[in-house]
Amino acid sequence: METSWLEDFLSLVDTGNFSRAAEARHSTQPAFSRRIRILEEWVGAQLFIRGSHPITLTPAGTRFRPVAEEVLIHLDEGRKNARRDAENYENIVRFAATHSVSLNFFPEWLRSIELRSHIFNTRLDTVAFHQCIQLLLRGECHFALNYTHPAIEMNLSPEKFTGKIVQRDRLVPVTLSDAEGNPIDRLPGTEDDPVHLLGYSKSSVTGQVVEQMITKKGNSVYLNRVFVSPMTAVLKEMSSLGRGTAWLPESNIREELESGELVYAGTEEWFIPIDIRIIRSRAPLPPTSEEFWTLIDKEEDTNWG
Amino acid sequence: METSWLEDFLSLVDTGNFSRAAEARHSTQPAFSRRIRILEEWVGAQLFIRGSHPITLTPAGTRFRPVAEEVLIHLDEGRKNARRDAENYENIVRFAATHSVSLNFFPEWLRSIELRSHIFNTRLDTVAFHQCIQLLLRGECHFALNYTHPAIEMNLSPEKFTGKIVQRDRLVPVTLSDAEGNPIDRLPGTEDDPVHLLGYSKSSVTGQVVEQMITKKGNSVYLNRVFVSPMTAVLKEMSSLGRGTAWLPESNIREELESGELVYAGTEEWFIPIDIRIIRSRAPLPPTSEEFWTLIDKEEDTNWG
DNA sequence: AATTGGCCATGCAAGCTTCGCATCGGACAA
DNA sequence: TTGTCCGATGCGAAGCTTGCATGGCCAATT
Repeated sequence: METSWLEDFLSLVDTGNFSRAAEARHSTQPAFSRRIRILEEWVGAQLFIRGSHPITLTPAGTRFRPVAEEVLIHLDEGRKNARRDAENYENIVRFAATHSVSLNFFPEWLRSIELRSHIFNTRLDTVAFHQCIQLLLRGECHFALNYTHPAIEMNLSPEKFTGKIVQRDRLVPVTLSDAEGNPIDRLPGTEDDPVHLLGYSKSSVTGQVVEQMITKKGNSVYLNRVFVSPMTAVLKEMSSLGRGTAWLPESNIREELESGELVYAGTEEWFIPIDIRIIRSRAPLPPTSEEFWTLIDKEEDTNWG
Repeated sequence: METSWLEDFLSLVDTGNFSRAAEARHSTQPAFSRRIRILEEWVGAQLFIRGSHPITLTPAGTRFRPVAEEVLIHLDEGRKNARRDAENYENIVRFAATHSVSLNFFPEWLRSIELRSHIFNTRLDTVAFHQCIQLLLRGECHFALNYTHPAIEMNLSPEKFTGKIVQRDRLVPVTLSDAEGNPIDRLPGTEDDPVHLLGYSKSSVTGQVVEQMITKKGNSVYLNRVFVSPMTAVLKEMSSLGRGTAWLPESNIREELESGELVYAGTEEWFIPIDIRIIRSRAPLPPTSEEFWTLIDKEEDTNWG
């Protein structure tokens, strides 16, 4: 059943005349006549009494008329609503980021961008690193924000994806200080007094780079792995409670370092340069997301991987 | 917009898989895929996220889904109702008859037919003679019941219409009797004491045949036309009140003649043979009406005109 | 009574659409 | 890496719809 037949039907009801109705529907009378006939066959009942002038509805036609009207209106409204939803959906800039980035970086970063442009409708999915990449691959987010490090392979082909560094940072080992302001742990630790490590899960980027650093140091470092979490905030809290040493983003603990609440547990040789990178597909995104991209495109490092 | 696209849409929502949905819809995957695409273009929004398995709805698709369901259901119900109405309508045997026939003949006649068959759903339009013919010509009634007379031309082509006599009758001139039981009028009347004629309108069959009878008698009949009506019942009432003489269907005044309430105002030479005839189009009627026709087809005079 | 004009149905050829088949490219699993 | 599943697309064929021309019917007019 073609909805244009319903419009034909209503047009014929209004005009009471095949020729006029055909004209109103921008068709010829024979074609119009045939479409009415086909509609009647589809309904399974004669809808018009053809003998009379003007043409009138049969009881079946009278019954069918409001149905035709309602169906057309309902369809049109449904279509409009669907379009509106799609438009709204397209206007949302969708991000995926890990917990650390979501908490420590994203809010301030977004605000700084909006300050020099305008407010965006955004959505942030906070998930594990690999899920960020999955969402990106599936097009379910427009931008992924993650800590990256040259040693970390993301398996994203450079032909299809690109990215920029939006923040340079360092993971620094910190711990609580004792009464004299000395760290309770000091890298690399000793056999008798190993460093109490508050470590990241290995699935996270930070976890991998920290692990790589430790591996690089080989046997010259003494660790006691007392706690593991994927979340920076948890490790920071544990560290603040004196439970051990954690590699935390420097930008995230500036206050605690200044106030002396936390102190470095090692010298710069133990610092790990790490960046926050925004990644996108090279395929076109919705206009709003592309606009967002141009705003960050100007100023940041565009090197890849 | 083709409603089958909505069914395609819902099928794809259910299966989450183009190939399965295509199979369920008795189509091939490429054709099905194209139809979904066309529906999306018509709606003006992407309805499915194709990357995922199983395929999922976009916000627009989620919004559109109930609309598709409701429209299909509504259309189907409307169609069923229209069919039912048409069927009911077709089951009604539609008659058109003049006032006289409607009052004096139809009820008893219908009952006698139903007694040897079953009850019919009937509709009787009581209108003037020419309107009966019009309704018949336009197919707005199945059967016309009218007084007929060889002198009356109906302008119905015998190739398209046929009929039967269902009652033989006579128009007889009757009037009130005086105290001695003699008619107060006596045809042909005299110049000094003309018959008080209660006449039919000339548009009716009875009016025409009575007029023809009077014309045939020429100057040998003396009349005073005191009243005119198209309705037998009115003329009968006027006659019973002693207002004059009316030609009434004999079958209709049997009781009054027996009781002496009315008496003949003339001898048999003034009687006019007249029949009640049922007329139908030769074109097929709805089954119920054809059944009705076969019930009266068996026994009556089939001569035409 | 013949004619004219309005109206709807129908035959026919042309153009357009849709279909099915074959195939491609991508994603995922063994 | 290979095999498999999935959806998209190119292409020729079949089917459908359209517009034109025409026919039949009816009603109003001359």
